[in-house]
Amino acid sequence: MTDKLQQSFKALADPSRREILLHLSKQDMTIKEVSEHFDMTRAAVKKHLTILQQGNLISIEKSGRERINSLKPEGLKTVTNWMAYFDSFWDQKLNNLQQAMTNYTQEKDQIKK
Amino acid sequence: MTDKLQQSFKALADPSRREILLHLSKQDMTIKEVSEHFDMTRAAVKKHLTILQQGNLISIEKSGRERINSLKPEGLKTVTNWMAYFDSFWDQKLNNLQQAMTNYTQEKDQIKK
DNA sequence: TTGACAAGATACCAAAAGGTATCATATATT
DNA sequence: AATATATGATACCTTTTGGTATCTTGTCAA
Repeated sequence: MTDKLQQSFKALADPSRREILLHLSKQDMTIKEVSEHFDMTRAAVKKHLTILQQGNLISIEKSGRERINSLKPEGLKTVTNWMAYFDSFWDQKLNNLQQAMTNYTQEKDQIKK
Repeated sequence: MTDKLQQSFKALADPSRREILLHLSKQDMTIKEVSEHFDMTRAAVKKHLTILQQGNLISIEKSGRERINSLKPEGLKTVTNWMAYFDSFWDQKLNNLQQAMTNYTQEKDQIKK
């Protein structure tokens, strides 16, 4: 089994799956209910739901003959954490930009003298 | 051409490509330099770099006979923005949890009376 | 208990993804 | 000018992915 991070990223890489997450953000739904929002078979939707579950983005719990799918934060948190590594990088980029602008300003001042 | 969001998510969905981003966060690199960090052909690495570029995660600029690959914020910002939609959802979840705890506390208080 | 109905399980298929090998082109270097 | 080097461009191969069709199982309801 590949690691959690990979499964979360993989789960998010498909537009149908991201759309499912949007639907589930409004209300929990059975597999059939999710399917009704898409132009594909229930079996295909179920596959997507399984992948979302493996990516820790939803939980699926049994209730009678139904399966209730509901959103779950863990997966998104995992990818957010990974992306946070780059925060300092972007900051650095912004600092460089600001530095460049400062230099430019000073240069102009010197010309004025 | 699929939309920007999809291309960014797609680009991030491969572990090699995420690793490339980590390398580029330390320094800009030519295609050959990136390749040296991986156990695959230069051609394969180039494909990954192209996909990263399409996902707005890096920029590739020509310099003589070389191509300098450097990190670029736009792509990550795009996915961050998408994920931000769910912030309120997680807040809601936390509120529900807090509400449940409050009720529980009140219940205990009533029992005490 | 006997149909409906929701979901599980497989088998199968076409397209996309990740990779290699190979040849061509552009730019340095001597 | 001739050679080495960095990259571009294709063709090709295997595995994964997204999807369907079909059959079985579990559960609700009359």
